[in-house]
Amino acid sequence: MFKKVLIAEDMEDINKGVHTLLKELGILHIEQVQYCDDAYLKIKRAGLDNDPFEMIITDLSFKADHRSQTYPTGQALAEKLNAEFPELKVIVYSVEDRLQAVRTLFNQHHIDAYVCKSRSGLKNLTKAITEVVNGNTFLSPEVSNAFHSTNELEIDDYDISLLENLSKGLSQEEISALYKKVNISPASLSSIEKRLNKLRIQFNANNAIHLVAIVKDLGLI
Amino acid sequence: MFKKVLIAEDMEDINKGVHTLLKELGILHIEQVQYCDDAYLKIKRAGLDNDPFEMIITDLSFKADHRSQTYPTGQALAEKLNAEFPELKVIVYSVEDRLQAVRTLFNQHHIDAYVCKSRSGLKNLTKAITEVVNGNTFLSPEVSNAFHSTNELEIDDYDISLLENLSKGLSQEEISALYKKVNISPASLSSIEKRLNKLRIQFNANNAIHLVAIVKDLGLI
DNA sequence: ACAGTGGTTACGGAAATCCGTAATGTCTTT
DNA sequence: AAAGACATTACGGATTTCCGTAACCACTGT
Repeated sequence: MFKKVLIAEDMEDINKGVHTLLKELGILHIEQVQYCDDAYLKIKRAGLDNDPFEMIITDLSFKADHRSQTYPTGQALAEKLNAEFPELKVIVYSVEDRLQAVRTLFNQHHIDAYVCKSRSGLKNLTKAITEVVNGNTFLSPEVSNAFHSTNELEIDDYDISLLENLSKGLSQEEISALYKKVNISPASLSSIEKRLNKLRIQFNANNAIHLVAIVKDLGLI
Repeated sequence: MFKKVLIAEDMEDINKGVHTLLKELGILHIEQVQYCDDAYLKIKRAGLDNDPFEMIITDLSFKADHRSQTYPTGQALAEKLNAEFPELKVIVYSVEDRLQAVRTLFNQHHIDAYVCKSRSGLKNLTKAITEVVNGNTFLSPEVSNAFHSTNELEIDDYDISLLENLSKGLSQEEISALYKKVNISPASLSSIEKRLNKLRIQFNANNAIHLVAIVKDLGLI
């Protein structure tokens, strides 16, 4: 089990709940912060002191208040931590269940676990911690279909960009021209058509209108 | 002419351009901010000091940065200002040309003018100011059809049904066939096309995809 | 080196859309 | 009954999307 863990969570009650859980798991040194910026500073400091944190459990959304923050969200924090402290284990503990966000966190920012706050949130969090201790990753069942669900739902940023531009009213040809101008790689009309066709199949959409309606409902864009 | 005016605009160059224009119009006391929150604070302060601003010229979209904001957009700011300082004149100066947004600003938040940033943006802004000085309202020609066009903002159940079927992936021909079967009156493909065209114009949509995206955002479907 | 794989691009035809014009129908007004 | 206003429908052509096929290129591996 880990010895030194940090909790970043703005809601005091939840913060306290997680703290209790960690104590029950036998973690000796637990610190808590209510701002992402404070989390970063504490981790930085601990690194300089040669007594680094082994793991952080962080929320995604922190309500904004008077204090302006360099890292306003857990996502921003995760990105920074992955770049600067790649060995630090990161567990995200959030109500968010947007699959694309989860995918980005795993693929881009290499977090180790994603746990949804829900009825059985703490139970899943326990599972997540034991998995991460053993060097594995963990994904809450609520969002498990973000990856190994039925289909290989590989929706990357390019796809999102495509869908966003479509929903903004650009024709496929206009998107092609735009991508050529700003040097986004598959830029040909043909490639865009092909990619959209793939997305239509993945989302069971009859046509582009249907596709955009679906992904808007899913919150992907 | 007004004596004391505030400019809220995050792009420094534009901010400066508007400032110059106001000086040319003979406005003596001009202040500038790059965040909506600062605008609110300045207006609040001036009110408490019994030297209130007479007018604010504000953008709609402010790019987000590290500073967390209570009023992230000009829309949020306008709403607050209308509630707290109803006598303050508000001119919105934005690239946005979404008619529904303009309508909301006028009807809900009672702004005094809406000017589109465009080739002739500053010219229209001048007009807007003189109109507002005289107690009138002003609307950029680009969005003038938000109101005193036919102003047939009559979106009826038929329109909604059309948009819903579109978003469910039916082609216009399929919708036509469906309406013929269940005896919904304008059922011909031609009528459906015409109606959708009217909706596209009303919502400033480039195509059907764009239209569905817009009305989904508006919560119409 | 050579086949195999996967990603990008090109092309062409069918289908659907976009958009203007015009014909038909329906209802009201006089 | 005639005329006018307005909604519905019909039609034609330009554009766009949809979809299959295929060429081209980079990269991989026994």
